[in-house]
Amino acid sequence: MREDDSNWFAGWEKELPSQLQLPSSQANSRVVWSQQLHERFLDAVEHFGINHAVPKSIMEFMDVDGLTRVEVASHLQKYRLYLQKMHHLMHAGVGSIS
DNA sequence: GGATGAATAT
DNA sequence: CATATTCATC
Repeated sequence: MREDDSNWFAGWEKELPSQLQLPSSQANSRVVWSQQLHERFLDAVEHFGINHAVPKSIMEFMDVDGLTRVEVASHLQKYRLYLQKMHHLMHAGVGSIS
């Protein structure tokens, strides 16, 4: 069966590492929200509930060394805008494709 | 007096 | 466009 599928989600078949660490080379640079960082973030938000997820709790649940509350808050704002946009599209009617 | 979040800046 | 910073409010 599918032996050549070894590249399928490489690394995701294992557990996530207990603690991610931002490379020191970007410690003074903008945080690059990689897929794993995003997944940790989404897991935390959905764990607490969209209405109870606050940056400090998310930051502690993610347990990512080097990530600050303000950086999480910045992305949380963007995530909320993403949800709002999607919610708005539902009510607006998804008619205008193109 | 810090945490949160919308607005705003870079 | 993605992230950081500002700022008013809780």
